[in-house]
Order: sequence, then C-alpha cells, then structure tokens
Amino acid sequence: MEEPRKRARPGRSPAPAGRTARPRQAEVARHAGVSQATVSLVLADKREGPAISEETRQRVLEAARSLGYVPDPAARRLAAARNNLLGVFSFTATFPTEVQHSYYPFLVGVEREAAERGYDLVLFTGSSTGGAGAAGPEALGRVRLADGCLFLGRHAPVQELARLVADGFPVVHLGRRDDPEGLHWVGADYVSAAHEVVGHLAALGHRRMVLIREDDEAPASTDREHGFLKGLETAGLPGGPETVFRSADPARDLTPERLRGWLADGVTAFVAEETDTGAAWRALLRAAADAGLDCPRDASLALLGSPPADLADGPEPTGFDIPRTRLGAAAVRMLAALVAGEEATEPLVACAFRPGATSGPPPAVHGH
Amino acid sequence: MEEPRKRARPGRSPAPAGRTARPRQAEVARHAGVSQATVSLVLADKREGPAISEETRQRVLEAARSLGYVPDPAARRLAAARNNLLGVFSFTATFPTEVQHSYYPFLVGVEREAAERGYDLVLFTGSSTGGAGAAGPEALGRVRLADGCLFLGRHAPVQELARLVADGFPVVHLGRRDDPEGLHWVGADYVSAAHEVVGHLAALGHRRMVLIREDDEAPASTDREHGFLKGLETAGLPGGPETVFRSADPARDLTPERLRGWLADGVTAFVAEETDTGAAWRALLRAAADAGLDCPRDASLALLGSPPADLADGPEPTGFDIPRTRLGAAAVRMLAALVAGEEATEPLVACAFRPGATSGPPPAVHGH
DNA sequence: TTGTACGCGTTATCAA
DNA sequence: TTGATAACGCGTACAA
Repeated sequence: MEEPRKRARPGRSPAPAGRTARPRQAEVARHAGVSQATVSLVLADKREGPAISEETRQRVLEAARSLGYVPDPAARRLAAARNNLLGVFSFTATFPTEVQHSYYPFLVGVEREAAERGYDLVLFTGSSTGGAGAAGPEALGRVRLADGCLFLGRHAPVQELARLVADGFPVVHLGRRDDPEGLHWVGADYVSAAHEVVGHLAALGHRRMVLIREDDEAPASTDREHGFLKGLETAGLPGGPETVFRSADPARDLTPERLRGWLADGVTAFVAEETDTGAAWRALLRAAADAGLDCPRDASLALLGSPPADLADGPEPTGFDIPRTRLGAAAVRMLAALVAGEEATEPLVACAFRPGATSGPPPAVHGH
Repeated sequence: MEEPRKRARPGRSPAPAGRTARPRQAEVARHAGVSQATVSLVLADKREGPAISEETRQRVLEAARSLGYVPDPAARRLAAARNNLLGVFSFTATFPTEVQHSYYPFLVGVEREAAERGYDLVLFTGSSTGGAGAAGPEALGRVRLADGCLFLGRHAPVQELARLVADGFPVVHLGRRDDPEGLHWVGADYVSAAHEVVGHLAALGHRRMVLIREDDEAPASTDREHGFLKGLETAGLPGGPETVFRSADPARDLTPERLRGWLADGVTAFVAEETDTGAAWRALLRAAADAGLDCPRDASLALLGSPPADLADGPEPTGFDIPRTRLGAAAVRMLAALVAGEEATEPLVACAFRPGATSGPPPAVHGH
C-alpha cells in the first residue's frame, strides 16, 4: 500500500454533492464494451472513414442513449470540430426593457433559421449589462466557444472585432459596416428601397422632391441618400445637391417658412430618412402641420423606413418596412455558410415597399 | 531522414486559408522565457496559490499584451469543468410570432440575472420549430451541454425531465409543477395574490363575493381558489362551496340571470380567475354588460391576473400582475444555486396588486 | 519561486 | 473493423 495513488481529478473543483457527472465517451465505451475511439467514430457517423459493424454501432448507440450521453461542446471545440452552436452577442441587453430598439423581430428570424439548420444559440450576455462580459477584451473572446457569432448593435469595438476576423473566426454583423476590414455583414437594401420610393412618387406625377436627412455619415444614411438620388436619375428628374436638405437639428432648421419656399419653387414631395430618433420625420410632420399643409393633398410625404413607435397611430407613411425577421434569418444563413467554410451569402435583404397614406398626386398647378 | 515525422496537428481539420492562429500560453511563455504553467499562474492572478516574482510577472504580462493573447474559452472550460452556460429550453418557439404567449418578459429577467451572475445563455431551439430538437425524446438530452437548464412551456415531456432530474442535472421549471418528483420550479404566488384581492374587496365593504373559475385542475387554478377562500376566511366572511362557481364553459353558463340572482342574494363582488383564454373574465364582463350593470357602481369585478391582450383597452381590472420579469430572474437565481450545489432558493414570487378601476364600495342597500 | 507532469473530453491518424 | 495514441490549450498538484 501507500503507492502514490492517482491524483484525484486534477484541475477540477470537487463535484457538487448529489450531482452525477455527465457521461463521457469513455463511459459509453465501457458500457458497450468497445474503445472510446470507436464510440467517437460511431457518433460522428461519417460517410467515409473506417466502417463500423452494424452490431457494434447499435450497441454503442444504445449505450449512449441509455446513459444520456451528450458531447461536451468545449472539448469538441478544442479538438477543432464543431459545436452546432451559433453565438449572438449584442452590445446592449439582448432583451431591452425599452422597446425602442428591441431586437425581438431579428431574434424571431435568427431562432427560426438556426432551428431550421440544426443550430442552437448562445446568447452572450452583453457588456452593457455589466454581466459576464463586462471586463476588458476577454469579453469578446468568449464568443469563440461557438462556431461563429452574430453581432448586434452599434457599439461593437472595432479592435476586438478585427481580431476575431483576422483570426478567421466566423463573424457576421447585423447592419452594413465597413469598419474592420473584411467583416461580413447583412443589411437592408436601403439603396433599392429608397430608389423605389422615389419611383413611386415620380409615377404619381411628382417632378421635384427633397430629401430631409440628418447630419451623420452612417452607412444607413448614405445608402438612403444614394438610392434617393439614383431614383431621381432613373425617373429623369433633376438631382443635384439642392435636392438634399441636411441638418444636424431638423427640428430647428426645418421651418414652415422653408417648406413654403420649397413649395413655391415647385417641390411637391418630401422624403425623410429614418433614424433612431426619427428626428427628420418628426420635424417634417411638424413643419407641414405648422405650414397648414393638408397631406397628401397639398404635398406628399414619404419616410425611408418605419415610423417611431410613438407615431404609430398617425397616418401610415408612404415608405418601406425593414424586414427585420428576414434580416435575422439572412444573418444566420451567412454565418452558417462561413462556419461551413463556404462563401458568404448575399448580404442585402430587400425592404418591403409600403404605399401608405401620405402620398398622392401632386396638387394641380394653379395660376397660368 | 525518413524518421516518422510528427503528425501535423492531429485531430484538426486543415486550418481555413488565411486563418492566423492565435497566440497560446506556450508562445507567451517562450517570449517571456518562462514555462507555460507560469504564464497560467500569472494570468490567473489568484490570491492564494504560489506567489510569482514581480519581475517575472511583468515580463509575462508584457509578452501577453504584445502578442495580443486571449485565453481560449473552450480550453478554459474544459479544464475548469464548468461552462458558465445556462440553458433555456422552451417547448414552443422561444420567440413566437403570435405575441399571445410570448416569453419576452421572462427572458428580460433571465438575461438580466444571468448577466449579473456571469452566465451566458444557451437557447435550445425547441421541438416545435422542427429544428435541432425535432427528433424524439433525445432532443432534451442536448440540454446537458449547459451547466443547468430552465424549462418554459406546458408541454415538457415528464419522462425526459424525470431523467434529467434523476441524474442530478440542475433543472428549473418555470411555473409550479409537481409532476416529475423532485423537479424544481419557480412560480407566482397566486395564493397570496388572490388572498390580497379578496382582502381589498372586503376592505371596501363587500360582504359576499363569488369566484368564477374554469373547470380544470391546473395548479395555477387551484392556487387561486385556495387564496380566494383563505381571503374570505381572513376577512371573517362566509366561505363554502357556494362562493365558487365552476364551469367548463363560462360563456354559456354565466348568464345575466344568474348574475342577477347572485345580486339578489346579496353578492356584491365577482372575482374571475385568469387563464390562457381569459374565458372566465370575458364571460363575467359580458354577463355584467348584458345585465345592464354599471361597474363598479352596481357591482365590483376583479380579475386574478392580467387581462388578455385584446381586452387591454378596456377598464383596468382590479386584480394583480404576474411579475414575469422577476419570475425569470428568480428562475435563474434558483438554477444558479442548484448548479453551485446549493439549496434551491425560494420558488414563490409575489404578484403585484393592481387597484384597477373595476372595484369600489358596494352599492348602498336599498329598501328597509 | 518556477518548472514538470498530467488530465479535462474530444477528434483523427495509424497500426493491429 | 477496432484499439492505442497524440494533440487541442489550459489549470493545478507536486517536485525542484
């Protein structure tokens, strides 16, 4: 006796009382009377590779089932196989209390598509919550547990994202984003959608229109402007800088007087971009009301997106809806492709045109 | 030559093109001129354990920083025998399209509490979606991937749950449930809440009231009845079976005539239980309206729960709100305790009393 | 104070 | 067809 007994479970804290350890492949092997490697082979169920006798196969499967065996994702990951786990990391709470920027519609699509493809989801509790990811750079490193990760929200730290991308870790960002070179993303096709809205107005007979936008350089904004201008071009209408009104504070700068001035110049339709705050749209509605305009009789209004929640009761704006659920699905689709080592799928998702009630034919020209 | 060269990275598929391997502790160690174990010690930064010379410490930290070292979560978890992962398994889609039975409020609490405690969440794509869990009972086995799992929804298969519980796998069910012996759950304290509602009515002066309930034996129903009867007792009011009206189809059985009969008998307040369909409350509102009752002048109404979404516009019912967010948090709290090998925490969460607008003093007694 | 050795659970290769 | 075996990256007991 006294022989140096094997060190008990080194590297592990003692198992909690009453807790039965999950069965391992080794245990399944013992029950089936085979080696652990055989278990691995059977469970991998590869087409190629060494064939296994049906008899052994069944024994192993039965043992695994009866023991409730489930592969350890960490070990699997370590051995460079896959998890069937897709990560979701948001930089605000994934389920925010303020419904304002709720990811719910995205998640519907994400869950559906992930289920479809046999993936489970890992929700990494974001940094904002002060949760698991509060501390430093390792916060983002956690996502490497999954086979790939989806990022939501504007405040993704470029450095860390770049690192993941550089390491070849499959990453998809929700929303167009150029910042870390080579970052994959899915986003709404604002260019086409804005283009379509302009086409709709032009078809109604509008010859001059103005885009109201805020003063930032977010891709979502520039895309809309781009689509707006392209729409004018397609319709053979005059473009140029004077068709875009840009203001850091539309509520202040978009006065009823200015609106009247445009009208006097022959402008008959106004298009506002959508932003988080909805400032442009709000200002436009306000100015039109203050100017005593009856919409759409006196002028047509359109919104490049969906109205903010608090304006949901008002008349349905002509414009388009962002297909959030389909965006979520598209993101998962792309992520799955990257995980599989395939090419990234189509990043753009079409928006749904919304006829709405704020546009109509331009007013008949009075006077001569 | 020809000596059997070391097999290149066994156990791994070939690294995807362009993929740079991240630095490992071993590499940090080389750069710092120490052993890998020392790197691990320095990075762990434990209070106890072997002390490290400040000199070495700095060299290691510097090397780690300059190489951009990030620990591999999979390896870390493999070594630590813990995931920091809590599972969430729902038997309907976790993010249903029909807002009717949305788990959103629960998830808010779940996410918040999980983040607080440093856990990430695994959303197991449920069986209903035909997703990863479509196949038979083994679907549930997947949850063993996490350190513990939360179950949502009514249709949890008892067999499989029992299996998990028997194996000592930490499981918490959302909603009271006795079925698999030893299953842990968290639920709303309907008994106290119903008790409080009765107390409120009694304090207003009501001496006789009737509970309208459907004809099932769900814990949520019996708890409410129990609380209702206890409330009567506390208030010193007559209880007994005639104070409970039980019907499999309240819409049919709860006629205006019956209501008038009760009123004639001196009943001045009616309490409806809440169910998925809201049938009892609907029938009560309908009968009161048909009987030409002005509520709360002629009679007081109360609802043991929250009104169904389609009745949200109506007058706010006296009753209580189920604290779903806090329930989610409580579930995570209990699950975390079980994972840590501690005792289960308090399963009951208090409901929030809602004064509402459907109750008031009983009508003055006319006649003599 | 630091280095050596081992095991966590898995996959993949190779020899039997 | 199956069983050893190496290795993934990290944490820790133990020896130096």
